[in-house]
Amino acid sequence: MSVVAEVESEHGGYQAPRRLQRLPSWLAGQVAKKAEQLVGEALAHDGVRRPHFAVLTSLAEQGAASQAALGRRLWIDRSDLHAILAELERAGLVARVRDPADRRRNIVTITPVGMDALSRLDERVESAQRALLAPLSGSERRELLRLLERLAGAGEG
Amino acid sequence: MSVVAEVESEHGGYQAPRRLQRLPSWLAGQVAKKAEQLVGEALAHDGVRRPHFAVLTSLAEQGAASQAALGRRLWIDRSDLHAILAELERAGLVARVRDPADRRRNIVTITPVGMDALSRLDERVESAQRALLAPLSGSERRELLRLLERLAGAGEG
DNA sequence: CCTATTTCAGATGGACTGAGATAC
DNA sequence: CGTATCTCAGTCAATCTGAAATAG
Repeated sequence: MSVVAEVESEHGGYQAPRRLQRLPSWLAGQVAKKAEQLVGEALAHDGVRRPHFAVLTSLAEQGAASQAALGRRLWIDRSDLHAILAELERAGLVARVRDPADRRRNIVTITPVGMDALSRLDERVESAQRALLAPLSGSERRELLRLLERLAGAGEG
Repeated sequence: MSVVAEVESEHGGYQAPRRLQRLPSWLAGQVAKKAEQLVGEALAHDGVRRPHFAVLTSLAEQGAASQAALGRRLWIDRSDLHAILAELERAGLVARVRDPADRRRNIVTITPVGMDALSRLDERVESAQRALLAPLSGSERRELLRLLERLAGAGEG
């Protein structure tokens, strides 16, 4: 049997190299992947994905908008947004009507049913955040949030 | 003209809803995306992508391994790893030889040329880390690293 | 016989591009 | 005429699945 394989079979856990594990970029990716999975599972219970949640959140907090404006607010591609809105509309969570003042535009609004769904989703997402941050104390969570906001906010208008 | 559009055109910057911007999962995703871009650009100067860098790092730090073992160390799919190694081998950065003790296996080693390339890549990646963490002080960087390690490490064997 | 490894071919969902139709 | 919006078709890299060939 091979020497290479033997060394590895002696301990069950396969570990990424320490050089990688200490890279901030790598760690950020790991945490983001974990977060994505937790939030994804939370939203999947109601049959939506993250872009759908982002759209509902934006409509509830920032008000109605045209599709193009929504896409710019959330950095969602016009083409992807089209598919997302079609799904949300089919489920009755948003409504699209031609803007009478500019008939190129669809004005997208969140429906009462959409508001109800959003409050359920909000709870699920909040619970996913708690699961993600479970290893940290309250003050550590606040500190992490502060640092991440600084990094995420840098380099933008 | 539409009321909806008019409000938005008054200020140039389109902003995601605050509810999203305060979600730890969302912030982690933003930071990870920024990190991915910075590291991706750094590696692209030498014509490699992140999985190639991970493979070279693992071989240098953890020694030679079969393809299957490499895949388990780095959580890279067997099929994707095959393509990555073919590219690295074509560039002369790694070598693959049949394990005489277990002829199902390819033992992958990093070549001297690969070691040279890795040290260049290491510098570029390190510079990308500095760019990512630029908004933070030294103690803040250490604190962020500590918190991310805690979150990334939780829930693993 | 059953399992492990490497390899290949193809499926799948996400991010993006180009272009047409309509409207300003 | 040029530009903006919505829509559709299709590309592209990344991720993953299934299965064949070989070896243990």
